[in-house]
Amino acid sequence: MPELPEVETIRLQLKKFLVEKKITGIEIKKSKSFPNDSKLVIGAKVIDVRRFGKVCVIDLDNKYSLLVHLKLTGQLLVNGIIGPHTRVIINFDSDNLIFNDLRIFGWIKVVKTDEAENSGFIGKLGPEPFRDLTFDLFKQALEKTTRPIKIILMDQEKISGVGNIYANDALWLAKINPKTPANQLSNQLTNQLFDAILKVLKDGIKYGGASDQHYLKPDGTRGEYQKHFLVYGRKGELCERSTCQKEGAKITRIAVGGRGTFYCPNCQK
DNA sequence: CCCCAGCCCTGGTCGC
DNA sequence: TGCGACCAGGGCTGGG
Repeated sequence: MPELPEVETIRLQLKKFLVEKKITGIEIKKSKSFPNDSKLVIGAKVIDVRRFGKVCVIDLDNKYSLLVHLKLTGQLLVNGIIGPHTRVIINFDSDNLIFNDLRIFGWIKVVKTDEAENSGFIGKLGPEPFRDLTFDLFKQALEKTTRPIKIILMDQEKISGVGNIYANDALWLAKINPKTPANQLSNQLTNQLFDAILKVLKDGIKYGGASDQHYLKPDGTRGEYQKHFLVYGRKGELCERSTCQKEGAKITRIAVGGRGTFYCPNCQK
């Protein structure tokens, strides 16, 4: 599922492939995937590609932008192959951009560029890691609530861009139990968690995202972060910490807030 | 305001 | 072999 590292990887490739390219036509196969009037952007040229949390913003030279949210199963492929899950095809002079989305949760919306940052939930997003998330802001987000820390990490209004994969891995790295009430974390653990979030997101970007299930980069290649998962998706495997290995401690899967949660009960107390 | 349950979707998996 | 039930989950909505 595309989270900050995946969407950032997509952004960098789209910027390379699409800037200066002109939209010549849009074919909408599912209106739910592209609910606005495509005429608003036909003939416009791409000038920039930005990212807010998990949303990709493609800015055009006619004061409009395309917002893309891939949700769980969305893919943006440059010159990809049209398949059974292709929902939208954006044609450029000599290339096309294919939006595949098996579960039809994702969308592409047309907004005015100067309203993009405030449109819909982008305006409600919390501080962005690597941009404006500071330790003090992070601490403030945690101290107001007794909800489980994992829920808070994934709450886009608290911190933007962190989803299930990176929340699980960050909590393991910081040795924190996912169910710990957010306001009960000590200053030291809060510090460890802050560093851990930045570390796993950075690794995610370094490996081009996690191609665990559907995610592909726009050039059609797979990311590599799934080969470096710390706990995510590793139910039943031995925890990587040497002390846990000696004791045979295994990664467990539980539900927190209804979401699949992976952790080591031995080192994440 | 805060929080939670239910909803949207479809392919894969499991039990009978 | 086939069929139905169930599950995955980001963000939205409605209710307490």
